[in-house]
Amino acid sequence: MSRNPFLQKLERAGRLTDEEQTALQALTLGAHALPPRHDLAAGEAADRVHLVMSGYACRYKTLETGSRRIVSFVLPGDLCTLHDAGPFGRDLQASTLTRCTVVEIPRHKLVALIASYPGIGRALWWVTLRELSRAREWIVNGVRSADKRLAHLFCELLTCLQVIDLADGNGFAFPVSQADLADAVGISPVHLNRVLQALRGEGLLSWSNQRLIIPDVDHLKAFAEFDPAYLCFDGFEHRAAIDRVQPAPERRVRLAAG
Amino acid sequence: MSRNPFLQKLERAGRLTDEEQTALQALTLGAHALPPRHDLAAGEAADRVHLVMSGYACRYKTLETGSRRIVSFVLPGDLCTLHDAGPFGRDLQASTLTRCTVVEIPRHKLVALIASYPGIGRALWWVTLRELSRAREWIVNGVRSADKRLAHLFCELLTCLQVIDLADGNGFAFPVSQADLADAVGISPVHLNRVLQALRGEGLLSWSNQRLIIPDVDHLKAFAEFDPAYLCFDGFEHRAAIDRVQPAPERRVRLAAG
DNA sequence: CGGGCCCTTGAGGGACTTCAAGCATCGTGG
DNA sequence: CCACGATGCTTGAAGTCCCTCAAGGGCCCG
Repeated sequence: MSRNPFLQKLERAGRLTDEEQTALQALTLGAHALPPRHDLAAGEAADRVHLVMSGYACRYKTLETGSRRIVSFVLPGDLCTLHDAGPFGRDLQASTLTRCTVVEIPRHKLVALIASYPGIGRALWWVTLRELSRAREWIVNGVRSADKRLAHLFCELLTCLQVIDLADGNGFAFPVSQADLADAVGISPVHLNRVLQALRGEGLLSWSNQRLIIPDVDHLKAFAEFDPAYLCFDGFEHRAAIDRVQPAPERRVRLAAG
Repeated sequence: MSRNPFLQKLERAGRLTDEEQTALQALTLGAHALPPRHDLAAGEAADRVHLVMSGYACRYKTLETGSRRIVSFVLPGDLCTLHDAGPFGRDLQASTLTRCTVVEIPRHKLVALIASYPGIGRALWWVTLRELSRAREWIVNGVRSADKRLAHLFCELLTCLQVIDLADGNGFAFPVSQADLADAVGISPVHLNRVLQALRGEGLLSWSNQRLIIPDVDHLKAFAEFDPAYLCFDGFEHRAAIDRVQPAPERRVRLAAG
């Protein structure tokens, strides 16, 4: 694979020194494969953070009815059970959806890195903000009709996967079952199937051989009312923003003396 | 004698030194009143952060259909347009729902505090994590039936308001219109009204004179499938959690869900 | 060949929406 | 003082979206 997806994303979240990059790179060694439907046990292994290097995983919650709601996908380069374990997301679970390769990082290692390298802490904080923004977009998505909701989700996936070179201009590998996808969209598997066929019928997408293809991306984005602004991947603006939030570590800001 | 809600919440997010508390307290001066439906303009005033000291506000997004989806409430003590402005949430808007008192804090002031006091940065980061956790719970809530969804939202509000002493054991002031509430629940105003009547009919709550009363909180929580774990307000556990981020030998384990 | 797993299709029902109208409350101005 | 519009709550009725239940079929693997 081209570059390390973990580093690729973190670099988008803030400048990293060579030293920081080396330290992060060292974390990504020792990946092992996990089968589909394998639990990334949040409660059980709270001393370890999971870094997904390939494959699709998800965070989800199980309702009393037994049904499952996926609240976010975990893509290559994403950390899982960092804050999800611990105090936050005690109620959240996580598991693989497809075959994944995962690195289990001892929590204390990551904590040490955050403490030692300001750029790493800043970048991880940024990642958290991006997840918040994405979660809110999912809330908004919840009031759209099922077809737009599904289309929106595909647009989001396409954009996020392009950032880590796992999608080309109009498609990506997507070996996820319809049932799992339905849990992510928040509709029944039966209805997901029908919506899928409608979108296929409109020529908005095709999905076969575990590969999703979007013939006309702009068309689908327009249909889904998709604006990638909330993903904060685009361009240079994030640099200015980081500077605004946290000035460079060298310059220590003096508090207004009067 | 009620304390400053901003400090009250931040203290739950992490220990603050006296110096840090004093610095934060200084931020909260100069609140001015805003009428209902007043825009907390994110794009326009990106150089200022809004701190709501009283009243209800919200973050929302307007869809192409013209309908509005509220993605989170902004309660007293909450910051708004901190990350919402800037790169994240360019697409998000914010406005007051009721009459509010708001402090407009120059962004650079807050940035300076974060840079100078580690405890403040840590606490604000914690706040972000709590919002992420809450956003995900809203996603989950989206698949529940409308009556449970509404009940769940009231449970959340009750719990959050209790933390800042704005709710007693079973009720709180809630001068929000049904139309606004519908946008937060994600259903039509008409259906919200009917659901509300159903809940009233069941004796699960009453709502008059802009005051919401929940006669049997445990009953409503059970009905709504509400587990406050995701809010991370409860008790001492947050200390253990913070210690975990800064590693500590002893860990607390949550034994029973209430 | 049999048993999973997944996708597909049909049919009926329930949840929620939209449109539309009828009231109540309240501040404002005649 | 009452008329008045504005705003918000309530109710009815028709229709749509989506759900559940149920069954059939393709494919892989033992």
